[in-house]
Amino acid sequence: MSTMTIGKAARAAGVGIETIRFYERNGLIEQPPKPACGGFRVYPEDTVRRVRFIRQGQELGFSLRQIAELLSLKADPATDCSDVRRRAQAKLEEVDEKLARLTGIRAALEELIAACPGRGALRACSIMGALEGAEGAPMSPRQKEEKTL
Amino acid sequence: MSTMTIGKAARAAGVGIETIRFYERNGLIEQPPKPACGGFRVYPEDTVRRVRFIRQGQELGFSLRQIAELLSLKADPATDCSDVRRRAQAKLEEVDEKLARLTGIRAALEELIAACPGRGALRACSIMGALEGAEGAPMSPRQKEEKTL
DNA sequence: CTGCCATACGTACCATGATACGGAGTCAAG
DNA sequence: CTTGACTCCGTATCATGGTACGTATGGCAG
Repeated sequence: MSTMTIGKAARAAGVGIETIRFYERNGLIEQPPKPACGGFRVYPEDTVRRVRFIRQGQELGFSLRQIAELLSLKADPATDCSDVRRRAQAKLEEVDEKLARLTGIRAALEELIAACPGRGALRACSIMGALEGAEGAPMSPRQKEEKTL
Repeated sequence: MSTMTIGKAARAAGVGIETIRFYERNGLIEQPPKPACGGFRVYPEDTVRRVRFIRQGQELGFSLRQIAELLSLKADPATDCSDVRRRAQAKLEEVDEKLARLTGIRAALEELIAACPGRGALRACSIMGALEGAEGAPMSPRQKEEKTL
């Protein structure tokens, strides 16, 4: 078992070196101390586990910030399972909202495509027409929420 | 119906002034020439229509870059309705892909939540177990952590 | 004429999740 | 001892869609 330098840790976790460093900079993983007598930092197995935790969380749609919260919950002996469950449930609701919005978009697109003649002059195109005219709710300057997930 | 300055155009289109300028910088709308004898730029009605076009496109999930393409199609007399339709169809497929991914995430979250006892010690939490990376094996024996993030 | 608000413009900054680069130091094999 | 691979560190860049700030000037009401 050779000493685990950053490159090996990265390969073990299936990410790039820069990704490890990025997580360190952002407090998601701890940077091991630099050996007193100069040399390379040695990464514990835990780092690899932690990185995998992060990637798993991303797979479930958690942002890095939310994953950081989960990680600090994990580190806190007072954390109850219900804390984690609450977060998963909140995320589920978030996902449901996104699904609803996307479904709406899908329906609108499908409707437009169905109505479009599919050939001929642009002025007859119902898709362009929809983009031109239909004034929806004015959508105040500050209203946002999309995020590709 | 006085001269339309940027602020009025922005209000008419339902966006902020900075948003108009942002669209100008990015070539989505054209910046009107500055009056010869000093003064404020005057925005034509078309700017307002164009901004609304952009917002409608965003509502349908098009990125600004894609909307810019739609706008230049619109400006090109050789554009056929089928060009537009093809893009809408591609976007529909994109939306379907996102829906599929989100649906998968949803299912995974729901499954985790169902399996989670909902209270008790963290080490028994199946959600944390899943994040740990034990993809087939929930419930990893034990792990110890401290370190406050 | 004097405020005051609006405009013009350039630049910097926000969040998100990385990726890339350059120069110096370190380590291990040959 | 040299070479090549790897590490360290700071900084810059990417894409996305804006928001904010500072300074100078324009235009209009009082």
